[in-house]
Amino acid sequence: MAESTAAWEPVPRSRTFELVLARIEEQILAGNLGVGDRLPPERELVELLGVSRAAVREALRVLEAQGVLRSRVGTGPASGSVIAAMPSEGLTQLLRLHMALANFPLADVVEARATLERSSARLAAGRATADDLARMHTPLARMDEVLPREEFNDCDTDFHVAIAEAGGNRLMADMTIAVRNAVRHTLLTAFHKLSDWEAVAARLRAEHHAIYDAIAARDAERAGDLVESHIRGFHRDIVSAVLENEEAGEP
Amino acid sequence: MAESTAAWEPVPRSRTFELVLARIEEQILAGNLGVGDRLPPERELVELLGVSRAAVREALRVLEAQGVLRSRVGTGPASGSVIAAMPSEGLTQLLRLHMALANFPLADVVEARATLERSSARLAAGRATADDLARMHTPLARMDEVLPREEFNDCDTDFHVAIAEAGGNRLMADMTIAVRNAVRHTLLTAFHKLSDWEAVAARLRAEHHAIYDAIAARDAERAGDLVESHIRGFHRDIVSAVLENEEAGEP
DNA sequence: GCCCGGGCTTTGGTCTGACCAAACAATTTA
DNA sequence: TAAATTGTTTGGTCAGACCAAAGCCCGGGC
Repeated sequence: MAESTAAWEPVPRSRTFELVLARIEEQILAGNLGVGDRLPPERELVELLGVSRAAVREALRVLEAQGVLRSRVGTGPASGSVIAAMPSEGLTQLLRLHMALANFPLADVVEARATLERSSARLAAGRATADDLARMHTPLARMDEVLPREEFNDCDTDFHVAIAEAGGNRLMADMTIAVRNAVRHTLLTAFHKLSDWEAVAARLRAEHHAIYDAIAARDAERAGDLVESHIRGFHRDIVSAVLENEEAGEP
Repeated sequence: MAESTAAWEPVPRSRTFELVLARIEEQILAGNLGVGDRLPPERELVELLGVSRAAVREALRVLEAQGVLRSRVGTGPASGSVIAAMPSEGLTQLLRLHMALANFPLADVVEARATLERSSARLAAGRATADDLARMHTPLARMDEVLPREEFNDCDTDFHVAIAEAGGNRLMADMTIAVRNAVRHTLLTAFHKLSDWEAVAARLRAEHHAIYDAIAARDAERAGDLVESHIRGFHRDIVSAVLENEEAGEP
């Protein structure tokens, strides 16, 4: 197995906050800490682990960024560091930056959206409750009105999110939400640059309604196909056309 | 639009480190900071932003956790805080914890894997280079030997990762890697509990070879179907059977 | 002139100890 | 009883110090 001698990164000796992080993760992985549970106060962790408060706080910041933790001052039941479950926030933030760093070309994101949302739509068609359908219908109805483009964009997002959540798969829903949020700004920019906005809006409305109908009719195949072509077609015909002359958006 | 009065979380007044984070993100989103660029030294950021070093460091920790930053001590060209691009590390870590928190039931993860990897396989079949195929074949060949289960599991991961990367879509590849890594421990546990390990290994080998052949033959449909049924079947027949009597794994 | 070694500088990593402010609880007061 | 006050807990912030790793630079020796 004599691999090339390169790529022998020196073992980065663990920093203190990483050790703290490891201890807390242990507790989570072992099941000793679940959603809703509270961590000991920072000052107490300092004693327990024998490190400085700064180290503890850096570890907590990381967990918070991952959507695993939520910190509040004060004394009440909602105070302190509480284990939470907000994966989509963390995911969204992470994807946003990496997309800005051009690690993820728009084409890749479109592909990912198409894949994830196609699957979500199929799941949704199979198991959406009346309640789920209502949640999908609300933004749909609002988009039928004349709206500012920003609001239209938000409703568009809400509609797709509702589908993902109706699928009943939190992981896929969260990834869908994160990816959709990550392109939110890009889409909004595209919306604002369109010359005949109303025509585009009309097309989107029609496609959304068709998707909704397919899901309501429990036609998984059709729902999946419609969503996929909706996403691909939209980006191909509209976004790329609008953005083709630019590199970076406005600063 | 008179929504219910609840859910009016008080705006959490931004904490200092969040402001620092925002400033750095601005630079990234505006394109002033790209991969490879260096941030000013911590002490300099302290002056520039007028905050304490602790606040700066907490912000940097967050970026580091997201795989956007890499910090090293010293003076050389690789020292300081450098913008990096390691999305899969951050994603993996994030998913790992949230899976442990049971936010993501195993069934959801399986569904996500099936969806993502099916799509990756189709992409790979369409564009895999000879080099990509070689990277897929290496772990495949190693799995044909008699290996410790842990190593077998690693090769299994490598094989699936190679497919994802051959697809040429970094976002989907990173999500695939993260999800696969997140279940690494679960799978390993299952492997160790199997009674007739060799039979299972044989089955996995055969399925892997079939997938490889389909991709090499550029048969996207077949590759996608095989991967999907490989993942679903494996979990249905093996993992769930092994884990059915348990709640939490060993601590 | 070239190489090598020791010291200097830069930079992140860590700790200490202090004070602030929010949120709530307990107590006193009208 | 109800309102106002005080106190306690807890995270948020800061200042300042010291450590250790990694290069860089300069001088001495070959």
